[in-house]
Amino acid sequence: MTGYAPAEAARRSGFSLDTLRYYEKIGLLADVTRTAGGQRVFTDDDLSWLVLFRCLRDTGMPIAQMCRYAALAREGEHTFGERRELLEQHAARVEEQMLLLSRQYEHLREKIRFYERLPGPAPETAQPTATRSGPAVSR
Amino acid sequence: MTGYAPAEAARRSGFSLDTLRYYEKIGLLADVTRTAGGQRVFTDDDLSWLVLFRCLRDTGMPIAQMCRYAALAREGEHTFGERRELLEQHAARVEEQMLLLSRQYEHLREKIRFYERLPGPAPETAQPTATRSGPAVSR
DNA sequence: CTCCAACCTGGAGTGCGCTCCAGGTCAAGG
DNA sequence: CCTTGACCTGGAGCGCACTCCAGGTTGGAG
Repeated sequence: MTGYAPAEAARRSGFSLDTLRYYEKIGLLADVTRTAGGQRVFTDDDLSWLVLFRCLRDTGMPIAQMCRYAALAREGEHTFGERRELLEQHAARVEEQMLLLSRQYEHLREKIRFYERLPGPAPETAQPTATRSGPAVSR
Repeated sequence: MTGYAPAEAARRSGFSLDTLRYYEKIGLLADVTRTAGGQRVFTDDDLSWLVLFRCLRDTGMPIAQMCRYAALAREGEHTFGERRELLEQHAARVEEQMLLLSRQYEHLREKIRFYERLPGPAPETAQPTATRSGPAVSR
């Protein structure tokens, strides 16, 4: 309803102006209204699309898939099932991603713990990696 | 000690052969030994570097930073402090990343819950987004 | 000794997701 | 009316991290 100028929409969505134009150009954001002079006016609806895109992007969905989702949504309610499936598959990938990330974060923390156990500089040959038993070389 | 052929190193590290060569070319992986004929032989030490690179890469560290870390490690023990700091700053970014990811994952789940509440197709105007009060348009 | 799969090099090409630019137009305040 | 900052378009360019290629070499099995 309200109508936001491009700069305002960018501020609210956290996307750059160029990105908003880009999203429209590739058909991700469709039917953005314009003033008589051709300048964009973003609605609350556009904004909530952008919020969704941010969610999907932040969770690593490729743009092509977002386009697919948006296209399905534009097609009407008969695509509910497909949309849901798309989101669920994505959610599953996100879960894997979170798992991997937290596992690797733990490795990272282990490595840091090694450095923390050094009061002053230690022998160059002392090292963690922890997966194997004996001491290894610094890396 | 053992010595792995390129294909075996690729298999064990999960990086492609091309990526291993690339990492060496840009100086991320240094001093990889060769046979008399010039073919690479990866050591356990190389392999454990690769394990580290995988950890850092999986957690989103840019290659330039990995290079920096590797260069510091090659310089000797007087860089312990700097290396530790580098890893700690990275760990902090990873924490933020995990937080963002889990928050956005929750949004995603909310969206999916909306689709789950539909036994059959529902009115086109029914929609979640949840941030605001009233019903919005399907997206 | 021969064969062939695995390896080598330098360099070009790819895919993604923007980002920047030139050259012009719009619209709100003074 | 004029100014000026925000906006417009099409298209080129960029940064990253690989990935692929052509054309040649190596080395272990048979």
